[in-house]
Amino acid sequence: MTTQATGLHTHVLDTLGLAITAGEYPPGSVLRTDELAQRFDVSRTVVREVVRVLESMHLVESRRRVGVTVRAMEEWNVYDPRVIRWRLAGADRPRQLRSLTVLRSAVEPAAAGLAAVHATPEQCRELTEQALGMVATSRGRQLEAYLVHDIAFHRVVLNASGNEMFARLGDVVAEVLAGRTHHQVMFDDPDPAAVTLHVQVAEAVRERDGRRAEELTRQIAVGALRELDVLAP
Amino acid sequence: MTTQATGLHTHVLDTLGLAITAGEYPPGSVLRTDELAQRFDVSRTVVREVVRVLESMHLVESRRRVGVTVRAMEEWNVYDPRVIRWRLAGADRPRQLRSLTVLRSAVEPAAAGLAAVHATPEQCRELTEQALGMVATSRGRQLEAYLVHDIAFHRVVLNASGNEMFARLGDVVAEVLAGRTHHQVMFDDPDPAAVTLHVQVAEAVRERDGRRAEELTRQIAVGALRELDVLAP
DNA sequence: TGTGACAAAAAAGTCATACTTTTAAGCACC
DNA sequence: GGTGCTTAAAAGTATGACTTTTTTGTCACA
Repeated sequence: MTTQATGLHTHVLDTLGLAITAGEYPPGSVLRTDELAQRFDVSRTVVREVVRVLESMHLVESRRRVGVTVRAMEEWNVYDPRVIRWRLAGADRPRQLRSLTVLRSAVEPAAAGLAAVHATPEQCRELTEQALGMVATSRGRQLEAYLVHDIAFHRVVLNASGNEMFARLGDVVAEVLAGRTHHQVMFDDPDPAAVTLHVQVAEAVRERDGRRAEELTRQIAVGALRELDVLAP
Repeated sequence: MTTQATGLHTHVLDTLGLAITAGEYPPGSVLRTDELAQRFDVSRTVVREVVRVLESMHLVESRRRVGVTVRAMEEWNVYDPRVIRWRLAGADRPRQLRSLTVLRSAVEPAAAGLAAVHATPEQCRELTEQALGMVATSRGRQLEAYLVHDIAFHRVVLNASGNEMFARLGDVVAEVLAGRTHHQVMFDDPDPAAVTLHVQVAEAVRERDGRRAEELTRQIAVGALRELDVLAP
């Protein structure tokens, strides 16, 4: 099969994880390790390691004498970057995109407020640079280039907040931004208002105006949510 | 050894995870599977499965010919409930508690605002009940009983928000609340103001007043942060 | 002296197999 | 109808052999 150079383990894990998060095995379904080993043509060793990882994501539960049972969606570790990616690749991308965007709209304003307090001069510079990059690529169908700046911008804000939990959401935000760009959940060109807001956030952080940074970021989030309402059912 | 009834895997995983998050192995340290197998007196099979899980948490990275190397703290999957628990049990509990509380102060007000819109009558009832439970146990050193109601209350709010990502933070909040109660990061009796605020949040949600629920929850969060500043260096 | 190719070894990755432990489920017995 | 024993199914564990990747060291050659 398509045994990636990445190793059997990765291949089986990705395939199974994708299938489970896609709902191919309804909760309560039972998988048996021997069966999986046969299906993927790998040893039980490999399957067991995969199952252990899936178990650590709370996607499945393994019990003696019964097998590996798929858990209900409510139990999944939805903050695991891999789970997020799998779900964004699957059928309920819209729902997933929305719930992640709501999360962003709660977290990012707070992070921006803190960033205004804690950002280093270097981070302020970086922020401005990325905002300008967004301006430069915001017209003429340069969505990919724009995306790079957009991701970088939000990553810097989250990092500059000085809060570890916020910082670690950088990957999540990146997935969301990439997801909506790559799946037509976006207009042909970015909303000019949003672009302006980013520039202003950079400004506010530079000027140590936490309240303004927070409020402006909130507006960015609101815009993103509205866009999602318009473009995704 | 203290082989728990929970299985070799769990025991080794917990021990290693705890040690790594406690900083016992500085980033870049190299572990070898054979060595670990010997040290814990288990087979390589078990160690490999543990390493795979640790790897999935981004706590370590396993490479051929070099071994299992511990990753830098910035790369850890800090949203994994187990990682959170390990860190709360370890030396940098104060730092961890603070960053989690800041996260709460961003997320919970938003969740409360949404809960006012989406809560079912049953959830409203449950909310009121838990708030009353908090009142009843808020005096006379009944911290454990109080904690149960407190956790339940916040869990309901997060669930009632209707947002999956918020809902899944229930475990995190539970860990934080339990953590601060169990480690003297709290006064002898809960802050009466906080208790009142909880009752009022339940009220606001019941009356579908999103803004008020959000604002009141924000005040709870602010109080929690302030308490942390007072009690933890 | 430096450079590139080649050889060797170390460690994880994979596999096959045998054995152990837990536990659901069926059955007999009261 | 419940209570306890038996059985068998599936995961858990152990072990040893073999493969693959990757670092490192060495040696020949320019």
